[in-house]
Amino acid sequence: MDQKMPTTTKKPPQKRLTRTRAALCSTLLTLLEEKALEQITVKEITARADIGYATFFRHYADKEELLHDLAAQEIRRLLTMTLPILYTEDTQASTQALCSYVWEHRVLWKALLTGGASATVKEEYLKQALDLAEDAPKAEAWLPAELAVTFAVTSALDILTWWLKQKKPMSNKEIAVILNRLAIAPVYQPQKTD
Amino acid sequence: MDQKMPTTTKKPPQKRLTRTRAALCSTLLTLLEEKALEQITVKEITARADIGYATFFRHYADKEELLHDLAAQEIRRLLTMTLPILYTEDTQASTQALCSYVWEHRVLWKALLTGGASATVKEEYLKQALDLAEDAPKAEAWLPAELAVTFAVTSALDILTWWLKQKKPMSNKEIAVILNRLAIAPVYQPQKTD
DNA sequence: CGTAAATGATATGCCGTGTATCAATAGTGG
DNA sequence: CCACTATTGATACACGGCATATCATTTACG
Repeated sequence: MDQKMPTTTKKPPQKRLTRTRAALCSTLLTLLEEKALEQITVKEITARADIGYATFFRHYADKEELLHDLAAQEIRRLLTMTLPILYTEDTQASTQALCSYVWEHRVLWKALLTGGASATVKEEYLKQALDLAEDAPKAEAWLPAELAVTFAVTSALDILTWWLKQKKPMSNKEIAVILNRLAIAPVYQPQKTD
Repeated sequence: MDQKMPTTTKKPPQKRLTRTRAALCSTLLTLLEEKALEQITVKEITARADIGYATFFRHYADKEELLHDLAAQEIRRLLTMTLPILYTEDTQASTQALCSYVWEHRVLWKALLTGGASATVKEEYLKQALDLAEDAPKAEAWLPAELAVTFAVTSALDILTWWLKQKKPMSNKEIAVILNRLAIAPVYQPQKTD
């Protein structure tokens, strides 16, 4: 039962492993600012990251897995921050917080949303959002709950995408007002024009 | 100077050429219902279409070109029909017409929007829409014109996508009301809640 | 029928993927 | 500082899809 510990306790060092993975993620992020994932070769990634070609596959089965690893955690982080929108009545404040966060991490999110991974990122984002919002309290009678989430999430992402694409982006306060008015309030705030 | 007409006027028959192209388009459409474009091989397309492999490249440079040829005309058609939204004040009627048209061609548009080409189709759709809407009269002061179009188009497409994905879709009248209320009216109709 | 366009079939070179192997390096524990 | 092992680098390899070229065959039109 303890064939794994002949004499000394062997603990796998994880320093280098982590460093290589970080390098791969970082490099992919850079490349995604230029072109789509399909046009990026593993050879290209490893070359820029100064890492052996074969080493790539010791960490990830393919490009897609690397992208997923890179995006999933960032999505989860942003989504967790967006979650309060479902439970508060002051959606404007939550939306403002969302835009501030995106603006602070605009390099990352510009790459994720406007780059070659946008389709995958948006798809994964919606998927996670639908999971989290499954037991949300708010829903309007005239609007199926699932469609409400789908609309709010995809619209919000599209507005953010447009925002980050601009050469001279407006302030995060300005975009937050628009985002809340177009994508959030119509779904998650009682309408006075019924 | 007239080497092109030795004796008899040679007019290229186009029957077979058109037929082959139609077969390729149709086959691609079928395959797109199952999987993404990247996972579809030219070999697969030509095999199902009962067409020689090399023949494919006599018509299209690659898969992407075939998809573009297939999607562009359909997009133009639907977009032309959507255009009145920009000029009428009764957006509900135009939206209703849009949903009716999509419902009539739901097989085609389900493949285009929910299948493996969705990203390309949506991107192309937005591109064409931005061109057409460039000299549109309507714009709200608080909302940049380009963002208005981007939001309306992408939101509408996302709502339509959700609609077509449902196993038991609601009627086109129902979805038209929602679509107009969420994506069109907030942008192209005077807001009474200002 | 005869002619030219269009196709089918096949061979070929190229490139990216993913695996396997083995020598070299780096980090850990003693 | 010395082992010892995880991790890496480099290379070779098989596999498959892409795209082109070639030539015989078929189709369509006059």
